[in-house]
Amino acid sequence: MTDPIDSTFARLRIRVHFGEALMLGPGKADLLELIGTTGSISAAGRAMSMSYKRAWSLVDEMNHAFQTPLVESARGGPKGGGAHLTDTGQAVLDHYRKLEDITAEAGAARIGAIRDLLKDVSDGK
Amino acid sequence: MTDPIDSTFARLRIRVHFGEALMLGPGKADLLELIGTTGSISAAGRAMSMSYKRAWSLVDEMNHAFQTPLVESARGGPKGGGAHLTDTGQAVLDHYRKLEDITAEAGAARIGAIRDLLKDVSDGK
DNA sequence: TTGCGTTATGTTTGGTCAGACATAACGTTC
DNA sequence: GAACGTTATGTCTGACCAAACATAACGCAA
Repeated sequence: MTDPIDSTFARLRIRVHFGEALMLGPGKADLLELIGTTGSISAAGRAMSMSYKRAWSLVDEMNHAFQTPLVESARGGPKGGGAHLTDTGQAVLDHYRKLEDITAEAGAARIGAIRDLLKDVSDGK
Repeated sequence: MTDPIDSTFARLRIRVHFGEALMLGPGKADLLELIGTTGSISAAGRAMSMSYKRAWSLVDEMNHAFQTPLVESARGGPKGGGAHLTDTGQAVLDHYRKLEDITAEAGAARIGAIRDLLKDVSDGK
């Protein structure tokens, strides 16, 4: 809403394809992060308005693609269960976030160059 | 080209969101490139097994988003018509390809770090 | 031992987006 | 002026993927 025109306007989204094994993008990264903060797959899913089923399937996909699971989960218990990031999970998330930062910085000039060729969007509003 | 082993395995795909105005990704870039080489929207579409309708709509979207059209087209004529990249179109394509190179290089280490955590897929070969 | 909120998994329904199909206009060449 | 291959545009259909719905297991707390 109250964003300045430039900074949030051009946004680079990245997705890494590891052959057929896995593709890692913003969705899985956000999910991992939310599982870390909420301690629950379902809570993470709700936070990004994603169905539990889909959230779980993404977690399952990631867990099977890596040597070590990224998310450990437990059923039952006082709060019914829960999930948390493993060290590997945290490492993958950190790497991905850094990757976002690095690529955004490296590409800023080229993105700006393309942006300058676009129609001016800030005039009407 | 003469990339080390992992480069073909882990592939970084980028997509730039310019607010609501436009998003520019591999599909549109490839389409631009093929229009440049084939001189035809329909031929470019066929080359990437994309329907003419879709190819045209992507071109139309890009043409409207930029100050200057990226693709100029003509109907009729000896070969029925055709299309070609404008200077702006070539510039945008060049910027995008460079962006791909720059981000891939900048992110190589982090991508490699994630890749190393994946299950070993290269054992078969 | 009942209740709770979660993980875990199958089945069905539905909305959306892309492709298929149809048609027209166009302008040079023969 | 007939033919051709392309641009340009509308409509319709279908396949796919995600959400919705349903159900079970689990383990601690009270």
